Amino acid sequence: MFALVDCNNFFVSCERVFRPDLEGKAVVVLSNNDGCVVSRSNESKAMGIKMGTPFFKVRHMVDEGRLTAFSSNYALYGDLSGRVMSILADAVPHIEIYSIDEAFLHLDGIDPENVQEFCRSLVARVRQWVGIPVSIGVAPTKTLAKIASHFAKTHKGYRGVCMMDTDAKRLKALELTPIDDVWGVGRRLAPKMESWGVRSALDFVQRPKGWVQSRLGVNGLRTWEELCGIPCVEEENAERRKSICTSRSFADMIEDERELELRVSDFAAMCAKKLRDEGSAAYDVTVFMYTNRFREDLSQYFPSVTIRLPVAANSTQEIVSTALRALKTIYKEGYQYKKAGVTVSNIVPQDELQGVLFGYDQSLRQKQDRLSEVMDSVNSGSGKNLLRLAAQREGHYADGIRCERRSSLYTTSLDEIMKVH
DNA sequence: TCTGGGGTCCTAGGACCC
DNA sequence: TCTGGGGTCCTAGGACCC
Repeated sequence: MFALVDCNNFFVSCERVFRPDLEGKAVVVLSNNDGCVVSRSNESKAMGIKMGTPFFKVRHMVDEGRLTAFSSNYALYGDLSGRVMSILADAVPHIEIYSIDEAFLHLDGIDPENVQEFCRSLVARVRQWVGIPVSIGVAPTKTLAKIASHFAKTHKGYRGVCMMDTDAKRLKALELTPIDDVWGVGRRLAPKMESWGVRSALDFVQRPKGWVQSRLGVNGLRTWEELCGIPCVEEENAERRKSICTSRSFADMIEDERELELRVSDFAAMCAKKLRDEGSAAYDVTVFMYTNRFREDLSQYFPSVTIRLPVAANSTQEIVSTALRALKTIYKEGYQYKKAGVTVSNIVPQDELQGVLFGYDQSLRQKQDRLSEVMDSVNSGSGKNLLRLAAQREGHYADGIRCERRSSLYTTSLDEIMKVH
């Protein structure tokens, strides 16, 4: 059996840990730039606020005092997530951390008679030790555990834990679950399902295997088998990410090439830092830009280009200079850019590069690596982003990003640094 | 005025090989 | 009239997730 532990309304719950006065009130957390709603309390859901709603459409509720809105505070959420996950990890033989607010627990070795009680105690422990409310769904497959946790979350009677441990419960749950609530059925598939007369998860599992395979391929088949109780969603090998991306929307649109160069070099520097942090290096550097797709009155342009390096790199200088070369090839005047980003991919372990360097200017390489190391060590102390390349912006990439409603960095030492500033 | 960021996997089609 | 067959690898685009 798998247990899916899911933090309820995670970002909102994080804010409430330090603002208990907001318990029972309508609260939302906004995306970067205070752009749109990405987390909602039950009260704000009940007010009809949908996931992804642009903030300007609900701002009047804030002005009227009916709603509290926070800018996102990822340092806080990441920290609290780590605390929740470490409690869970200590309790079971194996845990798969699936996202910032979700984890699958493997329950091997836990007496089946006691699973429900065990999960209830986990819910209580996380609530008491971290202050975050969680729901747990227990089922024979991950897709079913997702469904069970949804029941645990939406029906008070479960007291935080929903067990799907018999076939009768499974079928009942499938009957009550709309097909588009199923993990793996997204916004494209949902209308197709509808057109085939598949409304509930039960409708879906009642279709023959061949029918599913021919229409939906291996992905659909996997979902179908999981819903039938046959586990087939494997653990992702999370040891080394396959791509690393740093991108942001801008508070205002940018047309000037020099200004874009500053932003893109910051994104590239962030990517290089993330690579070094996990001991990786990348062969491919991609730069992309978007104009504002909501401005139908302006001409649109969504360019992207990838440069492959002869040898995988992770130094700030090489990733930044490559990204700037890439930018030069796609930048066109006369467009108002709203977003840009850098992705590094084709990632390999840093230490596999020895020997590949044959024929390369190894001393230049070594100098760059040494400089990146020094930058890391200076920048990791209190002088965040103190050392940077001349191509990078003065200040920090977060400058020029709106976050007017950010809560304090309650749990991280950066709080002190910010005060000094 | 104002619309997020970061990932993964699958598939179809083209290039290339013998 | 008539123009092979089979395989691999790579890439772009699409779909999904949180």
